[in-house]
Amino acid sequence: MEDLTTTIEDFNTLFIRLPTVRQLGFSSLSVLHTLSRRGPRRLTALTATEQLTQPAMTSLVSRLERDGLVERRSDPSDGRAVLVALTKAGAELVRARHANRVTRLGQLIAGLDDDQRDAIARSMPALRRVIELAASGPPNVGTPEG
Amino acid sequence: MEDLTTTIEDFNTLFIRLPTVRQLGFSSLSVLHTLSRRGPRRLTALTATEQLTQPAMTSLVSRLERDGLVERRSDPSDGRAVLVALTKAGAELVRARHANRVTRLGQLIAGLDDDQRDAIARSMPALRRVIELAASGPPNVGTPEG
DNA sequence: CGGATGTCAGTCGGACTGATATAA
DNA sequence: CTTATATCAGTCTGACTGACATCC
Repeated sequence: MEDLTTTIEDFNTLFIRLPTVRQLGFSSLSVLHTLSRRGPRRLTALTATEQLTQPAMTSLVSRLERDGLVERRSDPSDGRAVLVALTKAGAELVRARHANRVTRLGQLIAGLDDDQRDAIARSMPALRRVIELAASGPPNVGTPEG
Repeated sequence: MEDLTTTIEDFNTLFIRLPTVRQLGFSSLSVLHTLSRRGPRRLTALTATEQLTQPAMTSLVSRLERDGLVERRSDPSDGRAVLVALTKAGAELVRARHANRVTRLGQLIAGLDDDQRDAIARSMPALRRVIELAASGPPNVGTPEG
């Protein structure tokens, strides 16, 4: 576990900085990513997954709304609630960052030999299983760095 | 590459939030991690790897110094330079976060079957190779999230 | 009414730009 | 003199706590 954790730490360090565009803050990107992966969410729900306070989330969403990346919708089933949803521009931003990662990662993996590429490909199902386990486990999951 | 990138994004999202202790900011943790992995560094060198401005790095290091996590040493070979080094407390903090990840990751991986664990283990050399390739490639490497 | 949801007001840490002292 | 290294001064974004309006 020791070496494995260290290797993953280092890989993480690398991966997180792959995208070149970096005008938005960490939390904003995280919120956009969450909305992209899970669909419209209440402000309170975002507060929980992003580990931010309610007032902080209010102002973060206001900023994203001002920039045209998300929109506030009223929840028909609950007059108190606000549903936050990605706009087209917001979805496009998330997509662009993802595409950027695909390209950069592809370039790096192109430098591996066949066995190494194969080893990485074969580990993906196990990785997905780990993600599942974490999601159904402790309430610690959020979605940073869109 | 598509699915692979998505899976790694999701795993990253999970991994980054594994440690429970979270009193320091992103940049501070990143600097501590860099110092831990690469030893004492000039303020300028840190500025480059962490993608922060010089004044920002000055104040960040001052904060870490105030908290007893790093110390400033003068560089005998260059009167202008300052060498930033981890204190015992700083090294201990990095070690604690690492240990925390080892534990949490171990718990998750314990939920896999033997084949899945094996697949992850076998991908580690390839991952290390990717890290090497990135380090010797474009000047994009930093060290976030200690 | 009591609990949940979201916002407002005020404060503060931590980033940036621009200017500055000192040593190579 | 010019360049590199670090810091100082002033500003601004984005986080927090505490108070509050609104709806279930």
